[in-house]
Amino acid sequence: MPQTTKPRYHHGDLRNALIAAAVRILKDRGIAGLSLREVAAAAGVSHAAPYRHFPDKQALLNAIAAQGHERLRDGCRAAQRDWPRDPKRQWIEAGMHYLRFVLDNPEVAQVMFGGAAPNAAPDATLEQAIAEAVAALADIVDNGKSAGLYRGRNSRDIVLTSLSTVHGLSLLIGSGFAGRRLSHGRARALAQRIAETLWRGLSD
Amino acid sequence: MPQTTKPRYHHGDLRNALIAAAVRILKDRGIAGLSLREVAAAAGVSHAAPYRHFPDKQALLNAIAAQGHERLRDGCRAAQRDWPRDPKRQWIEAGMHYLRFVLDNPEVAQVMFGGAAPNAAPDATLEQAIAEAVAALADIVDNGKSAGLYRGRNSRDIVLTSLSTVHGLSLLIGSGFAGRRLSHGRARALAQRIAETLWRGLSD
DNA sequence: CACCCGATGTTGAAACTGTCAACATTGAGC
DNA sequence: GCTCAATGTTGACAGTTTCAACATCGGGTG
Repeated sequence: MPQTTKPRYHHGDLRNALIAAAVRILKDRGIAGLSLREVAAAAGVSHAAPYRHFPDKQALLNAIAAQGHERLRDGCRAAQRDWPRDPKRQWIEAGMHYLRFVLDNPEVAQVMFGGAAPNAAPDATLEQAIAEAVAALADIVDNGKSAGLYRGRNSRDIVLTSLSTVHGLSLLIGSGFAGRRLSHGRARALAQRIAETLWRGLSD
Repeated sequence: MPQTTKPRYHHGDLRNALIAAAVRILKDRGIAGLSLREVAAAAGVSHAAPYRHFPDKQALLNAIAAQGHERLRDGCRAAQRDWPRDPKRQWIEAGMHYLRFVLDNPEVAQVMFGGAAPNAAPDATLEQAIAEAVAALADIVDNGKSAGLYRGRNSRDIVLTSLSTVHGLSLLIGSGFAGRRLSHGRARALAQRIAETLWRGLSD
């Protein structure tokens, strides 16, 4: 029986393989220990091969970040699909998905949020991914407004208020600020209580 | 007239000089462009001198982060001092200080929040600085509870809710997520509206 | 007062990293 | 069947963190 995968000179889907390898390394070596050379090795190619797919290391990190934002966007859309007649529940579940994602993928979250240098060169696909995630949340808020909730309040303010709170809570917990490592369950319970408090404030 | 400062073999206060130099470089080259060698050069010492004061590069970054948290703590204390009889105002102003700090020092904020790897080795003095900042906010909340505000709510929850919101809002704005660079003034106005909304939620 | 030793700073080097230029190999379309 | 653009490789350069071995100083001890 011949070998199952004979090594080809051209990988076939190296770009995605590199992203996947990078995420894998990220998860157990942390962002400080992530080198392009190791990523290349993990994907089974030579140390400079990544440069055929990414202009530099930051571009690979941006791709990872974009993928993360897509998942946040999908979380919003799923919440909208799963509770079609309950805008409050959509709002809650979207936030819960956000929290879960950050807690399950703290290193990816770090690349998504901490990684972005304040004056980093803009990356078109990353910015679009971010815009789509925000738009998905805005949709949920608009559902609520159509249903008569949040009365007398600017939609954009509602989006930013909601986003600030989940974002802050997730990062706080995810980076261990909120008192040495909450359990997953306690974090969710805390998030529920905070959500109810904020909801009351948003409901006039 | 002899030279004003003759070069001494021993610097005298190199540790603080290194921190100051690092912050200066951080502010115009960004975190990616911050190398220990350049910090050392900026402080006028040889490339390995920093290792007599910091076990590694991360330790220097931790020192910068700790300094940042001290300033957040001081902001809370100042708010408490400046409006001794108005716990709501203390709460608002502490948050505004937080926002201002992050907007004025985005690179330092990045070191404080984005920099901390999820499983980084714990640094005692950094952790204490964080704890003190959180405690200062907790004091303000306790003032409010003594005055009969926030009735029927867990103090810790109030702290975390407040902190989540400022933290999230500051990082969102500071990293340009909230729609391409709000002006300083608009950011403050937005923060005011969000604070009022959250306050309503917290006031039963 | 002289000395001496621990703290502080320097030099030099090892190992690793991002990035580029020059070259090799391939497969898809004419 | 050929060619050429896309993709991968090799080798090198400059810059990084970090360490070990050495140099220099200043404050406490005899």
